Amino acid sequence: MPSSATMPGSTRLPRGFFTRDSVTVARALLGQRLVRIHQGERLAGTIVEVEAYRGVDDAAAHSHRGRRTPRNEAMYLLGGHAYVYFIYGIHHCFNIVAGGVDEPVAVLIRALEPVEGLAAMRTHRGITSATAASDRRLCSGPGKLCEALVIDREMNAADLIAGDVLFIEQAIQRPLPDDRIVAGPRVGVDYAGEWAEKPLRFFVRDNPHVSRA
DNA sequence: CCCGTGATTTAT
DNA sequence: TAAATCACGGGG
Repeated sequence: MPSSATMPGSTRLPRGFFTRDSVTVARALLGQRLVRIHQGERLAGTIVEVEAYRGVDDAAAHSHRGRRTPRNEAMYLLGGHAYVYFIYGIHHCFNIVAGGVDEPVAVLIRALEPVEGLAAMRTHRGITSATAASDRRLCSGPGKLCEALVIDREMNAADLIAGDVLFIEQAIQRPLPDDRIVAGPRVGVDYAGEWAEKPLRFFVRDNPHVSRA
């Protein structure tokens, strides 16, 4: 009999999915389902927007030039772990580590299309209305989705393959075709010189749940 | 457009 | 020990 963490017919993405380069993992994550088990309930959404961070060469990455501090230590774990940090005094950001051990690359999850547990998500976000328009804003940003799914620093370094509270389920069998993915510059990294302009942000074309068009 | 917010990092 | 910085979001 299935536990609350496992739906009939669902498959969790395996380790090998994540131990690839961060751009490949980022694109392959679009269309897959992020699941958070909170107080026995499934809070889940389809991943519709991501950003790849490319490690020591990437001026926008926390691991730029091999920086390794208590905050970003989780980036150095094996692919398939969580890297969660606190930013701007208010928000959390959830990343999925890619690559191998000591290869500090990651994918920032920027937006979800909510599919399960919407009532709880609205409560967590302090949103009372349940219109299509307001549900579009439920998880349309890295800080918003962390608030909706109750992802905070307790989740930092969590193993998304072995853990029971946070994981990725396979919702589609193959990566979305290129013509359904839009690539562009990453958000909020203007300080990173030429790296700020590289097309390392990816989102599902015409999906209304992305953080911005 | 502007600005709160506080942990983390970096500079003295 | 102090200052600067910041993978954001909400309100004009």
